[in-house]
Amino acid sequence: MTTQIAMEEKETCPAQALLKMLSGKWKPEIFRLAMNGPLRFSGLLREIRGANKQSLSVALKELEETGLLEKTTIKIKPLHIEYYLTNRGRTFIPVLQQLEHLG
Amino acid sequence: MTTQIAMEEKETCPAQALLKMLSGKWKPEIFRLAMNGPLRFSGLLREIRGANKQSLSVALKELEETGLLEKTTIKIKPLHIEYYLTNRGRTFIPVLQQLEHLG
DNA sequence: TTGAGTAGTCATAAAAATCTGACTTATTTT
DNA sequence: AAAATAAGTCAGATTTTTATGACTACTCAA
Repeated sequence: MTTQIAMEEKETCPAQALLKMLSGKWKPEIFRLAMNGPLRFSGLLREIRGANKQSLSVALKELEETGLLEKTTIKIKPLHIEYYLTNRGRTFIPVLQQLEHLG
Repeated sequence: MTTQIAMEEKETCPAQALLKMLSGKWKPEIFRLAMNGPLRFSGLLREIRGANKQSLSVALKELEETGLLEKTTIKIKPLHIEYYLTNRGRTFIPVLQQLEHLG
């Protein structure tokens, strides 16, 4: 029996991993909306024209995994699930603002 | 005869297009190296471990098209082609620095 | 109990990004 | 003349990302 160890490509560019956290077709838009307040799945689906469930779901999951978003269940009926920026996530706001500035 | 017009998805997130200019497997690394001085193709191929010609070529072309890099022919023998950051490109440096800071 | 809303997952398909290896063109060195 | 270096291009293959439509599970209102 042999054990395969996936050789991770080690990052040489420090900004790369951070950029990746925000890159993708829907992540910047999701992030921007999250800056204005908590998000719900159905709301995103309505507000982001052209996005589909699967891709939003994947994007939200990745934003959670990288610690930029968290979700919580709101226990009013009907139950809602809200995604909101973490403190870590908020540290990225200036980067986005600076980018917009360069636009 | 009909004319097909590709319906461009209009950006709703202002930072998205800017982020895209820097995203991809090799662009952040290329950009970072360009910050330290002009680049040559063969040099990149040597310095960026794991990168292949084709991908670097595509990345360089996109960085040119978005106006972050320019290239010039150095007329010493043997002839060299150098890629360097444009003024526009330099305006992205603070963004990268800020990202590194968040690392 | 039927239908609507919310929040997804799943298998599969299509599109986009990246990789591989062979080839090109021009100059330079041996 | 042959081999080496520089800067790529090209066709085709593989991988990753994104999209589609059907389906699940739970709650609520009529």
